[in-house]
Amino acid sequence: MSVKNALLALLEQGPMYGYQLRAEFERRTGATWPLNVGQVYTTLTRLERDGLVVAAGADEGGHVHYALTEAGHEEARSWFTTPVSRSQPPRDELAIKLALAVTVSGVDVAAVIQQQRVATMGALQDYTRLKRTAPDQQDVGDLAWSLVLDSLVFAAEAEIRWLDHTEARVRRAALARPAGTPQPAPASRPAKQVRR
Amino acid sequence: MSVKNALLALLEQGPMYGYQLRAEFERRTGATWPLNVGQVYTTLTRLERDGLVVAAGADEGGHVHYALTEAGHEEARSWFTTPVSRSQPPRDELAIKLALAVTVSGVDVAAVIQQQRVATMGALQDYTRLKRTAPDQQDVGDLAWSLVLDSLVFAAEAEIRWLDHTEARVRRAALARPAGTPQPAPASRPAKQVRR
DNA sequence: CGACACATGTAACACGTTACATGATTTG
DNA sequence: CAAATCATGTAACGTGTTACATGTGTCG
Repeated sequence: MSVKNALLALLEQGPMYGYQLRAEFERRTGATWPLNVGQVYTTLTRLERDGLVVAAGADEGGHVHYALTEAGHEEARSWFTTPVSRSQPPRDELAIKLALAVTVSGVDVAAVIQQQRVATMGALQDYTRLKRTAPDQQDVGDLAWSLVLDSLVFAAEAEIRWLDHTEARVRRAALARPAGTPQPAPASRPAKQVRR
Repeated sequence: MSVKNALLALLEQGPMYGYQLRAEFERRTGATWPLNVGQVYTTLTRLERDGLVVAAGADEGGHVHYALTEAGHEEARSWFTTPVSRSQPPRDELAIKLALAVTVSGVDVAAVIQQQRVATMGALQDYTRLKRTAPDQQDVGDLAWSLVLDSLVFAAEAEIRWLDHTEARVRRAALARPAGTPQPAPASRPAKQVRR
């Protein structure tokens, strides 16, 4: 979905061809989310099938340019004017992992947290190093890339805060319910239906 | 991928059947990430194909229980002991949207930011309301669900901070490069290859 | 010339979602 | 009894990844 919308957004600037679309996407978002060229072509095919873009035959250089249709413009515009829904967020692997770690016996939750903290802080350092590298916004592409970097930094910081917070909560819960306290049964079944 | 690993993790608790796996997953993560039952069955089939689980025929109640194989245990263990890689984070739709919004002319960046802020703050309110609802951890399932909620809260707060930060940066950039300043060309092409 | 970047595709596969079919069991 | 829930599946589709095939242009 992200890729589809991103291509439409880029085409708002004017017709472009596949390879160029990837280059422009990566110029604006950096190496953060590499975009496979193959996917650009398949996505363009699907967008054409859905009537959101049209292929204008070969240009000067033999490149197959794609342009937005009226429906495509509409779609791009509506993507920008509709907020990303936070009521059905994408599955967060780390949150799932820790939620299961605290409920499955025999998992060293503290170790899981600690190791993730190390990994995330490492990533954070990489980000700040990258920030120093690309000095300042000569063009809009650099501004975009820099904003993406910031978003990664904010997310990583929040993740670390959550890890700290979780560690404290788990420690507290462990005190209140020490090891050996009867758990709800290793393979609890839905309460309603009693069988036989 | 998340689902696959989650099922393996749950099966560490002991053999379970499909419907039960979904129930246990949702008990621990809440309504945040609803898990389609169908996917549980298809995923179990794939896990069996890959030798990570085995189906133990019908039990007392006629339910098809699945159990971890040795390889399955190994896989689950390694999931918990390997940090989530932050070097290739999942694509963040909001970050992509804003990165493109600032580079595509004719998009009201301030409006995009403002509308997202409203949506995210709304979600944040829902989360805090939910927190009040489920009082405190009688069992481990509630603890897990509560941790997941916290993670959503931390992420939403970080998102809002990032939006504020981005708004400020964009405003600053707009001052430095007022409207009308020549942009790098509507459809810039990769620099290297000059044609004809 | 040979390596590499540019450029366009295709095939196979993994994962996820939606929707449907089917039947047993429980509960008002 | 009727409706809801429990329970197991399957089919079709959308999206994304990897890998390969194929050819052109550029540069050392």
